[in-house]
Amino acid sequence: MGFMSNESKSLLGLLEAAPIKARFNDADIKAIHSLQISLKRYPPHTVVYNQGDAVRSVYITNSGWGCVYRDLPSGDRQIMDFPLRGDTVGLRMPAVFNYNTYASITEMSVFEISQHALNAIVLRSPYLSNGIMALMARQRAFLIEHLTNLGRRNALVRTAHLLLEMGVRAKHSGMGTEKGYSCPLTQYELADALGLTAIHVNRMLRELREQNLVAFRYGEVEFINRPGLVRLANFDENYLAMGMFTDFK
Amino acid sequence: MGFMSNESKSLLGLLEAAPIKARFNDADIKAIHSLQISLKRYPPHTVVYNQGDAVRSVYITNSGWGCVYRDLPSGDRQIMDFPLRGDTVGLRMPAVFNYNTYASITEMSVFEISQHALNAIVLRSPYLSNGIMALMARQRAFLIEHLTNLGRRNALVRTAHLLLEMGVRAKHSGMGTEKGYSCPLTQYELADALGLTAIHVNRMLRELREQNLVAFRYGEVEFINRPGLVRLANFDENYLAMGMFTDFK
DNA sequence: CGCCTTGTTGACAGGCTTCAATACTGGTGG
DNA sequence: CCACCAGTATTGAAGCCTGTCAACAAGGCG
Repeated sequence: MGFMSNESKSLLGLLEAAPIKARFNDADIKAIHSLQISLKRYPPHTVVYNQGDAVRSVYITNSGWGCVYRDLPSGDRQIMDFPLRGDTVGLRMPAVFNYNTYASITEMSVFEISQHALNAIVLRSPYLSNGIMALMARQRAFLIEHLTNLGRRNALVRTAHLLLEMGVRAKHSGMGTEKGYSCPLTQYELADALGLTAIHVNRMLRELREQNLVAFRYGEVEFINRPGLVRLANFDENYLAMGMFTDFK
Repeated sequence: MGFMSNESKSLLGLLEAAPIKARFNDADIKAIHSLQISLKRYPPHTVVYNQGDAVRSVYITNSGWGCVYRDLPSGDRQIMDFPLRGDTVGLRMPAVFNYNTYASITEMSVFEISQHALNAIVLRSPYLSNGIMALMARQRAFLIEHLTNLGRRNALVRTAHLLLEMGVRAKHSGMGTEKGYSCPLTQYELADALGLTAIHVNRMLRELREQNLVAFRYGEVEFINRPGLVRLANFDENYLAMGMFTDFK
């Protein structure tokens, strides 16, 4: 309850609040207000942009859960990430089609920044453009961690690691605590992110529950023995740190 | 032979040559010349920056093969990518330690662009800064493809896909043809990139050879039946396309 | 209430790893 | 020039981890 209400009405509000917590001067604020930015809302399980579209915008998630994935001809898909509040999606790549899809999982609202507006940011506010680059670098850190997860950790550890990661990110976004968080993901969605089958994810969740480490049931992740889980997954949450806007000065 | 000689003496030269092929006006060229950039050379198997270092530079590979990887406490490692000529490495993330290592595999030369110089680029040449962002977006496309590879393709297809990808990238960089390319990677390095053991990589290479698809021996990748290999791996090389500098205008 | 999605469990098969042993290759020094 | 050595490549056998197939339960929404 109330988690979805964690939402800002303007991009400025989003950037100034958790998890980004930027501090702007008047010039920055003026620059932001001059930008052509729209707040868009999506119902659950709706596509924002599709594999093959020529995307010319960057999105900053405002509220809700989404996912970025790649569909394969075989019918399988690989989920790259579950962006939450403050996460950027959709780096542009001119004259090249996008090779991933961005869709909502829950109700979701995002700020869409057009290519044109992004160029304007670069010109008008180096501080702002640095900040956006930092946000993008953070998304890259997620990708690297997910790659490591798939390549070099077994199913149990991999599952534990993702539950921990999303827990920290949810907490950063004001949607959870050390004890746990609401997680709308199905076991199929977890499987598509973890490179496993939903059946095996189910087994791993049971195992984690039976070892009294973490329980994921009824849309709630409950950390029972978080230190033990961190140890099992060799989880180091520093990679999730937000490269603060203010650190650029 | 001669492959390593595919090398530029200045960043301008690198950006104007294959695979980037940027076209600059006088102002851009002036901007580049004003930047504090150094060309660095590394012997084989030398670390450029290490996991845990506070990296404040961006690197653009000039010649040779390198690799970006993450070491795990278990002793395993996951290789994220093998950057070649024209590939960028090391997105900055202020006040956050780096969670990957960048090392050479062969002799390697790279242009190091300091944080300070990068900020200067953003201010002085929107065209240049757009171009660098495009290069970074391209690296992200590689990560996404590698994630898909690990998550949703079996060992044989995965191996085939990587051989094809590096082939196209080598060709873009002027180091190979449709027929094949020189590849200095050991089976251990391939394994660390593919999330497999070197032993299994060996078996998969044999399988690909016995199916008369591709032969990787003695440091040379030889495409025997490239269309067949492309079909097996469901390889679509468009994700490797260079978002041309010139497409930004 | 009934349907459809999601979750759960068991048995079995198969892919990949592990362990172990041997051959090859390129560089080094006698 | 050849012997040696360390790193790399190759192969076999056995076992575990994860996928596949199948069936049923539970939960949510009309």
